[in-house]
Amino acid sequence: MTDARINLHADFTSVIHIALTALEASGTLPAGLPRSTVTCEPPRDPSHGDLSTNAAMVLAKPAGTNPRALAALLVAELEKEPRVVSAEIAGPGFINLRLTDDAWRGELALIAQSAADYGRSQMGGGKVVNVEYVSANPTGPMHMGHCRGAVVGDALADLLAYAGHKVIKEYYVNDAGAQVDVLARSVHMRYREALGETIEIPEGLYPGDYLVPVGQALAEEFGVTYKDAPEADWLILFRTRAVAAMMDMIRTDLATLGIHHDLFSSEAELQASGKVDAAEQYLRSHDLIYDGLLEAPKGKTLDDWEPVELPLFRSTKFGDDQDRPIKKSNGAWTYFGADLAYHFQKSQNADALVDIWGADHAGTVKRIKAAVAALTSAEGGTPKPFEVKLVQMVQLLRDGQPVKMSKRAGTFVTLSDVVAEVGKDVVRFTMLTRKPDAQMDFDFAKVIEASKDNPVFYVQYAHARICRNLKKGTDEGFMPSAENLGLLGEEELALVKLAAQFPRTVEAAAVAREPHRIAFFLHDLASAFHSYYNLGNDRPEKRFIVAHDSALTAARLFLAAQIGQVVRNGLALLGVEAAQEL
RNA sequence: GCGCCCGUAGCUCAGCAGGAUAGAGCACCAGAUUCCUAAUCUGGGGGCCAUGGGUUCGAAUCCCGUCGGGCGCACCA
Repeated sequence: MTDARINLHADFTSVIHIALTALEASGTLPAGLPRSTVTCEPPRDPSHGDLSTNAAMVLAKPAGTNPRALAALLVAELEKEPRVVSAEIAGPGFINLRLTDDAWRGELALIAQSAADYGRSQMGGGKVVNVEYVSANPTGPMHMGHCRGAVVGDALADLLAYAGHKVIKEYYVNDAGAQVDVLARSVHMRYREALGETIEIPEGLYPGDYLVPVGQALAEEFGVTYKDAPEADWLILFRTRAVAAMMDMIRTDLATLGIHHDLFSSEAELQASGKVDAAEQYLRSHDLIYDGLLEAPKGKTLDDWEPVELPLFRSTKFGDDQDRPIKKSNGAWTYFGADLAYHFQKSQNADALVDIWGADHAGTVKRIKAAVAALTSAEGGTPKPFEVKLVQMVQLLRDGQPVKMSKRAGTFVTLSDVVAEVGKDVVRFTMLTRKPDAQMDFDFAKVIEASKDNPVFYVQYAHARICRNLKKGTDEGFMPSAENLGLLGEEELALVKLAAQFPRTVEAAAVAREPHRIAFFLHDLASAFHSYYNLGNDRPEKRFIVAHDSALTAARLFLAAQIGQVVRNGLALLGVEAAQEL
């Protein structure tokens, strides 16, 4: 097993910890120095060395000495590590480590041995994380407003799984609110239309053509039965059929992006099962729900506002601005009331919860966090870990002009149109090459025109180049081999050093819940590869295939294969194809 | 009025839970192909990291104020 070494950087962090412990044990340093602030990471400037630690600087004060004196002590310890060639003190007290070339060659062999698992981490310890994302209302096809959260959520879920969690990908189907009644009425119009009536979709209903086939199917199945029937006769039936049709459409749309959820949870079923009542009773028994007067909304003046008594959840106890109603005055559950129970249900089947929401729902974060905290710690203990990750708005532009989207007006840009136009890989990579908590522009004209310049092709091209070279090598009788990795020099090992940061990048990205870091890492790795590759233009001895030197060629092809492996692993994490050729 | 997010090159964005002279792509200028589809590479110009304070050995990064942009502030979903 090589798992103890699977992350070189973590491994050397422990080497530093051991050195500190040795100095404490010998009485050279006072015992009990903190370790948490000690880092071990590659320096920005590679000329400083392979790894750098701030240990001397952050521990000088607690150790009662100065950074450079402490660094000198640590250097003496660190030089005992066989993989360390040199340990030097630099600047205000950095310790820069250089590792032996063999250590890096070993890392290269480790990539080959681990293959698709290189970078996989045990960090998550098998803890179950529920990631809920998309959860778009089932009232129409996916549009570009949903796209970013969908991609980010999916990539995050995969990232967490790769980092050692058990992940549940979940979609919450909001099939219980007023919007699905509107949907049902809209479908009823289409149903009448399918029966030959000339219709005009009234203001307030969904006018989209996508409901036409739903109406036709109902017309075929039920004929004129519900044509002139009162709404009460058909509403539930039509709603059920319409939601099912919308969810089929949404699943199809998501599939074009390579997104597949493990679990679709229905709000209507949740309510019907009595779980919402149970959650209410539970919170009431802990005095976290009471009947009280709802405050008027702040910052707005509503003409028809009247105070009304409703069952309120004490979210102010957990930092919210006001207590929130769980039921409406007509007795129906509010969205929040059902959502509260829904999160309770999720928390019972997972060790941690992550929700991916659009920034337009930011205002409800506090209350739902309050609800989870209340439900999972009402009887003591620590609340279940729960994060809401907000994905900022995507400003859609066409030739620099904002595109306004409205589902009710039927003016929206569908996800499937965009995917059909620029491709899944471009859409995914574009959404993942920026951090989620900043707004972004998505200009169709630019993305479509510039799709050739999209960074995703840059990364894929590196992979394709590697594949073609390996194939060419094979055709000419050269096989990649780890036999003579000693022939790889500084320029080749520089590539290995960069690739070796992949496991560390995976862990950091998982902890920060930032899949975009993988995308940037891949771009850097591809860039280093392309640079190296072009060395061969002027210096034929730097090519992967050096016809007269089969041992060197075998080692170089081995290097190429492993760089390709890391690129493949990274792209797989992002759900982007690693094409063999472009 | 209140809450959350953002402000880094002309443009689009990174900056790894504070670290060593601030990075990439696009655009602009000048160059480079007998392993490989140049979908690539090399070099150049271009920044008071919005702004004012604070914290400390050290701040683009953390804290507070100000300015600017976005989102939200229903028994909606």
